Amino acid sequence: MPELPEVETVKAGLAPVMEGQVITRADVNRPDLRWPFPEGLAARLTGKCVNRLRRRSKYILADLDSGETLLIHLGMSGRMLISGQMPGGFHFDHPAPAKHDHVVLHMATGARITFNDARRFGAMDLMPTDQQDDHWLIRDLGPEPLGNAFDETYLTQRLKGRNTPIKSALLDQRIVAGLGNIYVCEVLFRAGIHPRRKAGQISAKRIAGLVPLIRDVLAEAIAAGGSSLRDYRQADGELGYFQHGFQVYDREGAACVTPHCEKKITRIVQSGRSSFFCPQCQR
DNA sequence: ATGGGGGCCTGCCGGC
DNA sequence: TGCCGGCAGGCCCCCA
Repeated sequence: MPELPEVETVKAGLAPVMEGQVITRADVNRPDLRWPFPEGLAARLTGKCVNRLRRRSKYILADLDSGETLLIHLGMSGRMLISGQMPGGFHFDHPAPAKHDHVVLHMATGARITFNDARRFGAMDLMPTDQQDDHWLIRDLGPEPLGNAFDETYLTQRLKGRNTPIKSALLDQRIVAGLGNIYVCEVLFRAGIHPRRKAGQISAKRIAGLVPLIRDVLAEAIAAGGSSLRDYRQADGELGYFQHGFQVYDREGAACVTPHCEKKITRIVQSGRSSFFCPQCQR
């Protein structure tokens, strides 16, 4: 599920339930997800107020009034399920304790946030808020694609001379942070660039053209997710979404959406991951 | 340094 | 119906 737009949507859904609220209890049901949880995770969350929720790349960051920041990563299958009493007075019955409910945060308001992650590729960690840029998962991330630091000059510079396929380059979080397989496929379709094309071999003009396309695709996806946030349940990241708008992703064998293009969407495997593209429109 | 592949886990889906 | 292989939106690590 989670690339940048999904994480942004989840963060937006969590904000009204968590921001400014105290965590009265944390149930930590196993010692680890992808990596061991930090020492004393439950105790370090208990009684702390969540000052602010933020997003960096695909990470959700919760600044606590203890001076620590909780880092949450959803991995491939992680979901944040909200239940219990909502600030607005709504109430969602607690779903039956489900398999893979690894961490439950109980808020003073009566709301509960459950981190559920079947594949356990997700992560949680704690770090001093004032040293978050040094955290090993954050440290090497490239610029936010929707931020000012990500522009034509930057991307051209970073891709110059690179022998790697453009698909791999855009998935490289050190170059730009937050894109995943789906949105890279969509971006390359809009840009008319073949996913196997070597990054350093693409003209500066076409590279520059990628920047606004990346922004557009992400912004549209966020808008689609955000607009679906009619209630808090959708903070679990399951509903809404851009998926109806995919032009190539998961459309192998389907007709290319380009008017008058007769080709079908093709799937290839690059670095063990599926790339979907139109062999006619993308060169 | 750079690029490619393996591995981590579980669940689901399609084919037989 | 059951079994099996293939596949999944991420990320780190190792090797050439």
